[in-house]
Amino acid sequence: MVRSVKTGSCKKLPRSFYARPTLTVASDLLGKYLVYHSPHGRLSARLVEVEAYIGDRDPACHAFRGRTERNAVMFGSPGFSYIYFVYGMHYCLNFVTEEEGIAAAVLIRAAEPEEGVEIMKRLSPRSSHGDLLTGPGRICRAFGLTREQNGLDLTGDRLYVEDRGECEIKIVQTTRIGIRAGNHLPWRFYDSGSPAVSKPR
DNA sequence: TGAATGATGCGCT
DNA sequence: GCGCATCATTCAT
Repeated sequence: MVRSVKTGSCKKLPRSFYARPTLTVASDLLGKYLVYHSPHGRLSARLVEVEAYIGDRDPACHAFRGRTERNAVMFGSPGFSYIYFVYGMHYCLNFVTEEEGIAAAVLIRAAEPEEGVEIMKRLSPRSSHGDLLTGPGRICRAFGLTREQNGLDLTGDRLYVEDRGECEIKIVQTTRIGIRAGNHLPWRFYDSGSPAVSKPR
């Protein structure tokens, strides 16, 4: 009998993964690996902190007040990237969830660098080694993600999430960070074993 | 056409 | 811990 090896279980998450309730997708993303084939080389990181934003129920969601040119991607098919610009200097990476027509997404807040660490350091020279991917803005900078990568298909070959098999993590659910409206909703999930999660503001 | 605002990070104190 | 940098997007004149 042949046993498959752990490393053989690297598989790209299919669109059906994203086409589920946003809170489920958010918590399931923890411990998975974000992979980006950047122009500089292959980058990857283990996801340890995410937040859910759900259009019709959530005043903090960009799509709460209806569809605009900027947030259009969130209303489309699940399994696409939604990247937007904030505060005049930062980009944030989201994954679109739920079926087409329902505006919702998961914000990627923190991760632990895996492959391509030297490239990440080069792209964000001001970050110390341990803080390369701690914060939504830092992730985009270290990965070289800008609005040009908005609307990428996460089932394509450039940007996607990998399941690398079993891993034991302790998931904690709390309220979200850095927003005013809807800040009582416990829609933030993180891996309590990771030093990379955001500290209380 | 203009002004307010924000899902942040950084440097300075 | 506080305040600023900095600009796309949005909504109101």
